[in-house]
Amino acid sequence: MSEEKKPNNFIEDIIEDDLNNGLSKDKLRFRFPPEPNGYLHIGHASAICLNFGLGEKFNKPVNLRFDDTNPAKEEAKYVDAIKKDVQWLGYKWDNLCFASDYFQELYDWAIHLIKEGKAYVDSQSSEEMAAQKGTPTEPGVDGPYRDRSVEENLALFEGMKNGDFGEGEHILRAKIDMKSNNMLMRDPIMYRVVNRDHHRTGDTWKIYPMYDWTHGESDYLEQISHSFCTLEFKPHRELYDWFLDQIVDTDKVRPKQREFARRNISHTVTSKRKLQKLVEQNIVTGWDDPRMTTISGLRRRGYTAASIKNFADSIGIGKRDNLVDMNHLEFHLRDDLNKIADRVMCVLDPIKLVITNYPEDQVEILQAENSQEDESRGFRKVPFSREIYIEREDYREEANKKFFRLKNGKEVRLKNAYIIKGEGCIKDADGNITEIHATYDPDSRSGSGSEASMRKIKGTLHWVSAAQALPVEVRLYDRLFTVPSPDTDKEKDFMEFVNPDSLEVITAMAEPAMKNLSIGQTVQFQRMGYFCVDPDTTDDKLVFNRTVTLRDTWAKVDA
RNA sequence: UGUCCCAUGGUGUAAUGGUAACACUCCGGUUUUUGGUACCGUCAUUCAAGGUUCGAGUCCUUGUGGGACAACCA
Repeated sequence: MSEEKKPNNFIEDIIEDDLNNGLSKDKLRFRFPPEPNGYLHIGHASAICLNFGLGEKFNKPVNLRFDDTNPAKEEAKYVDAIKKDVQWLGYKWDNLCFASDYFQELYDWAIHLIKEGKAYVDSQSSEEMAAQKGTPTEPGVDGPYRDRSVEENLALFEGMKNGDFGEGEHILRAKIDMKSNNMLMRDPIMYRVVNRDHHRTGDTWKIYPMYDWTHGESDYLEQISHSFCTLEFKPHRELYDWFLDQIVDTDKVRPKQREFARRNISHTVTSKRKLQKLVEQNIVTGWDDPRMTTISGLRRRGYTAASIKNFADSIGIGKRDNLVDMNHLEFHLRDDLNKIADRVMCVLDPIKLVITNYPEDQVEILQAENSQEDESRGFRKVPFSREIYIEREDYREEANKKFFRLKNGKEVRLKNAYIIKGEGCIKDADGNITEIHATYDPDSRSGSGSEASMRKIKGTLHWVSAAQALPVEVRLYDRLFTVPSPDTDKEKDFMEFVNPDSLEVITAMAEPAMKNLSIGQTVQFQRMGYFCVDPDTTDDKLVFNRTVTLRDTWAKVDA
């Protein structure tokens, strides 16, 4: 066995460089820092796999930290949902942390900055401050409160903390450089007054720290060695470092922020705000609608954690803009499901087929394997009789030789059963086929070992015995958007690209053994795709989600 | 009329100055009681122009194209 070494990505290069430059390996520590203001999506999954993957690669701890500094948007239910999603992906965090745990420390450090003359209370309106801030191409100017005395700043900040002021009256700003090329360095806001209860600290605090003031200091408090975030935070790095400079102790690990490109997946949106709009406008039934690319939606759809991890791993990590084709994700999904899903028969678009030379009241119990490749997965019993259902599209009165399925005068094999020959069909007044007639070769039973059963027949169909068929609801999903990149159009809003046919609900005919499936279980409907049992299932009705179709080369030939 | 980031097949990544590699997709083929799976094969001289070098996808310069930055959001 040759030990094929997977090449490093640039993130791993950064870490190994640091290790080579004197960072002790036992100081390595990472974190995944979501804001609990919504559900995690496939984009977060990439970040989770990156950070926790690093933890696994270097065998070092990873914290799950909630960046909960804005009580106006955050809720405890999101904390629970995020924890569930991370666990479902198969990762274990070292410490469960909250930025809100550091409010006191952050406050004390802010006092320190005020005393150093590096922070001040500004009492202007946000409009006035915005006007002074300049633009990316024009420098800002100093505001009138910039040179308040330390005593006055201390008193005002204390008042803010005590709830003496309303929202918007005063804020605390870092005193850096209003002329900096970097807008974020133009005296960024550190604290604002928010009169809202926090999901963890209740009404203890009237002031809340901003992201920039919180993030690096939280990394430092947790002694995170490497703090990875997406590219749009690149301009924040200078501020991250400036804030760290104010408080860092040289004996401790100084966290390093580095940025990677977020992953964009075709035919979907990966933005909490946009996903929320789909929920609000009832385009989908909720955050866990199987069409949603939230982790909870993918889970309900039947995606496996392994498929998501393998996907994240295979697309790697980079710094350039990207649009990863959904095919990549579906490849890894099929790859995993192919290994773990038992095979069954279910007819999605049933039409009755009568085997005219089969005894009227006879029912045979046939054996069907659960896996073509792996006999150890066992067998199940499938009833066979004179009247069965097959897929409507599997029969044509006449067809060219590329059509391997049932046609008049030609033979096909019924999976795990007999070889039949098309004899004709019955049509209604409009010419629609209502019933197909066929004859069977009694010596051709699958597994009988007879010469007839061994015959090479090009086509094999799945089927279900009509009398024993189990009607089930099947939800067929298609892409949520009709274009690969719905949210990059300059003129049109992404909502204009919503696919109106992303859901089709049908009643299908399943083999009776399927009534024993449990919620969440995935099976392969042979020749049709992978399907999982939805939680909407009741004692009376089984509900399936189509997780993904099989690859279908016939669809291309036929088109 | 600023600062910063990015540029390798249709897609995503690799090549760490020395033969452009891997996966997906597409197309073609072999096997198959799933038109599935598995297996095999075809598909790029690296945005452009200069420069450094024995040698450049990689380093330098200048273009070109794309992106980020002006929330009391994260």
